[in-house]
Amino acid sequence: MSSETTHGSASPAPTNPQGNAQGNAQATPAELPKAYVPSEAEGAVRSRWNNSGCFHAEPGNSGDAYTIFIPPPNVTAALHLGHAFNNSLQDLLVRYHRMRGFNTLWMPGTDHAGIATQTVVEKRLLMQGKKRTDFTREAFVQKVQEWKDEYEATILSQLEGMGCSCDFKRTRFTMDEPCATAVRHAFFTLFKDGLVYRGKRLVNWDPVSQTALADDEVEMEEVDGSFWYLKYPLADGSGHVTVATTRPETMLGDTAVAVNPKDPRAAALRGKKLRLPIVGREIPIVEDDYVVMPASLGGDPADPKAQFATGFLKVTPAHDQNDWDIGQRHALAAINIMAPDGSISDRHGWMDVSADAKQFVGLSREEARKKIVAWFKQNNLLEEVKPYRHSVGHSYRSHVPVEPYLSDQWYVRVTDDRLRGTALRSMAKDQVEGTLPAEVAAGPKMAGDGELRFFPARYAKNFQSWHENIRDWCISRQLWWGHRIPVWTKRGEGASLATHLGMLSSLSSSRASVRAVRVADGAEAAIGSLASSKGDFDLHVCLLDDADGAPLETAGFKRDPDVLDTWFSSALWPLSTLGWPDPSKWSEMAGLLDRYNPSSVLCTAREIITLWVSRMVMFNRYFLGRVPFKHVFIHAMIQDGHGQKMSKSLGNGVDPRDIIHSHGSDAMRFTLVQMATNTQDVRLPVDLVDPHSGETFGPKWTTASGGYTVADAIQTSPKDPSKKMVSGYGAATGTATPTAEMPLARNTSARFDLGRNFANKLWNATRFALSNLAQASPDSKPEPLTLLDRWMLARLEHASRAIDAAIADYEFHRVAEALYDLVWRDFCDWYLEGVKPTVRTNATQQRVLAAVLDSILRMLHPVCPFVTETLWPSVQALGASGAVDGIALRPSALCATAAWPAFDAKLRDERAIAEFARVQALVDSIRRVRGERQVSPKRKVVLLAGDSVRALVAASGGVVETLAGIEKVDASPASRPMTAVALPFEGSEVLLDGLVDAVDAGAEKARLTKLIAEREKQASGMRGKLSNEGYIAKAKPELVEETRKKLAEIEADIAAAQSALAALG
RNA sequence: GGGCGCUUAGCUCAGUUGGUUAGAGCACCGCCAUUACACGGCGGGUGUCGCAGGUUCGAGUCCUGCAGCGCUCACCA
Repeated sequence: MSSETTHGSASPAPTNPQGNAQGNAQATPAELPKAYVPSEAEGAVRSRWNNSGCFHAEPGNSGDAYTIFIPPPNVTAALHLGHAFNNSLQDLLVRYHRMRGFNTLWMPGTDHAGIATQTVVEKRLLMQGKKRTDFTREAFVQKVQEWKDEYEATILSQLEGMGCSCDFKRTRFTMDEPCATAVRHAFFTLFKDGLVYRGKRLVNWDPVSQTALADDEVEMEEVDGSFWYLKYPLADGSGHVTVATTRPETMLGDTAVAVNPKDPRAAALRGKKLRLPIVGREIPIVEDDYVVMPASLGGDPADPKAQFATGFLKVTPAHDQNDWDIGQRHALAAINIMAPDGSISDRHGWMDVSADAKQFVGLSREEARKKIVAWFKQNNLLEEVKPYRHSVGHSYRSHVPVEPYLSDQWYVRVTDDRLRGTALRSMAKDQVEGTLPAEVAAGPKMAGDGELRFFPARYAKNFQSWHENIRDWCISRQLWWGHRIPVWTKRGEGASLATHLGMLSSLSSSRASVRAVRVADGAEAAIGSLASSKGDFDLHVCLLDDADGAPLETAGFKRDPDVLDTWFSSALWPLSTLGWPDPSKWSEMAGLLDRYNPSSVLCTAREIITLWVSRMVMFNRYFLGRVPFKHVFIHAMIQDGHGQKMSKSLGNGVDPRDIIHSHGSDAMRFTLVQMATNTQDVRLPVDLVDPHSGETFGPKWTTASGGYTVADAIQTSPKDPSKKMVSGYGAATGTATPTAEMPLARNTSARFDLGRNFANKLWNATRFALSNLAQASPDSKPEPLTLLDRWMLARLEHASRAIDAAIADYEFHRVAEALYDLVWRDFCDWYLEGVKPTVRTNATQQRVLAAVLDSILRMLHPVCPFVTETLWPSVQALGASGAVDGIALRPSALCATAAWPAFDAKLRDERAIAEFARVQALVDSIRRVRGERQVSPKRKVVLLAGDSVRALVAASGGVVETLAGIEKVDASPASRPMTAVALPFEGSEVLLDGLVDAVDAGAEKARLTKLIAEREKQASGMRGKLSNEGYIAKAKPELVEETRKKLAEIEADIAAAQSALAALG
C-alpha cells in the first residue's frame, strides 16, 4: 500500500471555525490509563503498521526517493544495543523522510558472516563431541543454515520490536538467490575484466581453522617473547654475521641475510655468501634500505628496533611479509617450510632438506622453536637471548598466532584505478585532504565523482588514506559456509591444456571466461599462445552458471573448493538487494535499482569505513557507474559502564529486548537518540534485573582475561542469597548455562529512565489536553490569540526548524533536545499550566491546543513511534486540520504515514518569544521567593508593582497570576506595607503582599543579602569590563552598549534590594 | 609508531563562528496531593571547564607543549 492511500480513512477536516473539538464526546480519553504502559501498547501498534503495509516501498509511488540500506547484521548472534543505537537513528531518518513525503525504502536483511558463523556452529558441534569434517560439506552447510534461520528470525523480530520501519517484505540475506546471483555476476565480471586474479602471496593463515584471514580478522595481542641472536657463518669461513629474530624456527626457510647499504660493514661483505646453519643452504647477503641499523652504528635510538638490531636481518620470504617484500626486490626464492597446520614440513615447497634438518620435520611451530634454539646453543651459534615483549597477530576465532603463510589465493585488484581511483574520486571535493595522488586525479571522469560526503566530516580522511594505501584484497576463504568460488581449474602442460580450448570456445564469452597462469611464476599467458608455451600452467575457467561445469569436470577440471570473503557479498548489498544485475528476473524487484540506488545515506560504525564502505563504493561505481550512497554517517560507539566496547565476543552486549522489557521501546529509542552526539562515544552503566524478585541491582564484577571488567557469570539475588542467576556475560561466553532454578538475568540501565519518563509525560499531557477539550464549553466564541498562544506557536515553529537543521547535519542529540524542550518545558510546564483557567471557554485557544498537540505527535513520531501512534486516534478525532491558520495538518489514519506539519513563516514570532521570556523571568523570580520562604502553593498573594510590570502582567493574559499564585495586582503603594516582601525586577522594586503572615526580618535580610551579593558579583564583572580601555576600544560597540545597559539594570536591582533591606531596619 | 577523538557538576553528557551570570538529565536537599503526570510539580546547592604556557580587550571555545583514556591503521628485527 502506498503512503498516499493510507490517508483515505481519516475524517475530513472541519472547515467551520468552530467545528473543532468541542462537544466531541468520542475524543474523551476516559479509557486512556493513568500511565503509559509500553508492553500493552507496542504489540497493537505493530499490528496496525503491519496490516496497513505502510512501510512497503513501491518504485511507482510519488516523491523523491529516500533510501537506506541497513548494514546487514551478522547471523552469528542476536542484536545488542550497538545495533539498537544505529537502527534507532536510521529509523528516525526513515520515518522523518516518509512523513516529509519522500518515497522511502529502508531495506532490511542479514549477513551470512562466513567465518564467524561457521566458527560458532563448529563450537556448538564440538560441545557434542563432533567436528566439521565428520560431516559432508552439504550436511555441514545444512547445520549452519539451521543456525542462520534461527538467528535471522531473532534479528528480524528484534528489529520489529524496536519499531524499525523497514520494508520487511523485501528482506534479503546475503546468500539468498538474488544476492547469490549478484555475487556470481560480479565475480564473473571482475574475472573477465582482469580485476580478479589468482596469486601466490603471504596471507594471514589460521593453522587451526586452516583458512586465510583478512587483516581485520587478526587481533594483536601482547606476548612475552625473546630475541634470539643467531650466528650465520660466512661460506668462505672468514667469520660470521649475527641476526636477531623473534622467530628462530623460520630460519629453515631463510634465503638471504639483508644489511643496510649505509652500514659501514656492508662494503666488506658485498658479494659474500653465508652458509645457513642446519640446512646448509648457501644464501646471499643483500643490501636493502629497509634494514634498521643498530643504534651503535648510527641507527635512530628512538627506534626500538635499533635497540635490538644487529644490523643483519634474516630474510624468510615465505614466512614474513616484510621479508617477502625484500625477496621481491632482490629476486630471492621463497621457501615454505610449513604445512597448513603450522607444523614444519618438507612437502610444501621445501626441497633442500639436509640430514641435520630432517629431525625438525613434523614438529609444531612451538616445538621446532625450542629445538632449533637448542641446536644453535649446542653448536655455539647462539650468541645471546634477550627477553622481548611485543604484539603478535592472533586469529580472532581460534586465538592461535596467525602464520604469514604462502598460499594460492584469489585477489581483487583493488589497486587498479577502476576501483581505487573511482573510490577516491567519489569523495566530495571539500572533504579531500590536500590533493589526490596525481594518477588518481588524472583518471577518467564519471558520474558520481565528488558526490560522497561523510558526517562527521573528519571521517573522510579515514576513507581517503585507506584507499591511498590500499593493497589487493584477498577474497578466498578456506571455509564451507559462503559463496563458493565459481572457477574450474586444470593443471598441465600448455600444449595439453590447449586441447580443451575448442570445447571452451563453444561456451559463450558471456557465460565463461578463461585465463592461463604459469605455475612457476604466476605470470599470465595469452590463451592464443598456450599450445606453444613451455611449462606447467593452471587453466582457470570462470563460469557464470553452474550448469556449464559438468563438461569441464568430465574433462578433468576441478571446481575451487573455497568460498568468498563475506565482505565480497556485503560489498554488493546496495546492488544485490535491488535485483542487480537483472531486476526483471524477480517481478517484485522491477524498477528498484533505478529508483533506489544511489541510496541517501549509509549509517554505520567507524571501523566499517575500510571494511565495507570502501568496497561498496568501489563495486557500485564499477558495476553501476554510481555511488551507492550520497552520505555516510558514522555513529558513536556504545560502551559498557567501564568504557569497554560492547561486543559479542566480550559478552558485555545488552539485548535491546531487555531494555524494551524494562523501559519500553520508545524510551530506549529516545534515550539512544539523545546520546547520539558527534564526538563522544556513549558510556552506558548496566544493571541486572533479579529474575527472582524483579529488583534492579548492580552486578558483582570480575576481571576477565585481557584485563576486561565483566559481570560474574553467576550472580546472587540481592533479596535472597540462596537464589542465583546467570549474567549475560555468563550466557554469552558459555561459562554458565541458565536453568529453571538459575535463570538468565535481564540487563537494564537507569540511563533509560529519561526516555521512559518522557514518554509518560507526553502520554499524560495528551490525556490532560484531551479531557479539557472534551469538556470545552460548546458555546465558546473565537477570541484573538493570546500572548501564550502566539508564544506556543512560535516555539512549535522554532522546534520544527531546529529538528530540520539537526537532521540535515546528522546531529541527532539536537533532535532529542529540541523535542524534550518543546514537549516538557514549553508545552507542559508553561503552555498547559498557563491555559488551565481559560482553555475551556476560549475556542481559539482550544484550536491552538489541538493543533499543537497534533503537531507534537507528528514531530515526535520518528523518535517515539509507539506512544505517538497509540495516542494518534484520539488526537486525530480532534480534527485539528485547519484549526490554526498557518499550520497545515493533513489528516491521516496512521501517525506513521501522516505528513510532517507544515508551518507558515508567519508563526515565527520573535517578539512573542521575547515578551514571554519577560513573563517567565517574572514568574521565576516570584516562584523563587515563594520557594525560599516555603510558601504553600495554595496561598495566593498580592503583587504590587509599577506601571511597566503591571503592563507585562496584563499582557500575559493571566499567565503570571496562574503560574505565580497571584490573586490580585495593584499599583505600588506610596509606603511599603509591613507585610510585604520586596524583590527587584528589571531594575525596579516589586512587592509581594500576603506571602507570609508576618515578615521574618531575619530571613528577609538573609534573602536580600544573598540576592545583593549575587548581583554584585555580576555587576563587578561588568564594571571591570567597562573600565578596560581595550574592551571599550575593540569590542563590538553594540556589545559594549549592551553591557552598559545590563549593568545599569543590575545596579538598579541592587539599589532596590538595598532600600528594602534598609526598611527592615 | 601514524591518524582521529575525548578529558566540563557526584554520575552520564551538551556547550554553534571566542563575548554578559558555563547548561541538561540523573543523583542529592527542602516544600507540595494543585484540572494530567510521584515515571510528577515548585524551589535549591553543586564546577580551579585534565595540566602548563601562549594569542586576545576578553579563552571551556583558538595555538603550542605535557599527561591520561579510547578508537582506528600499521607493526612479529
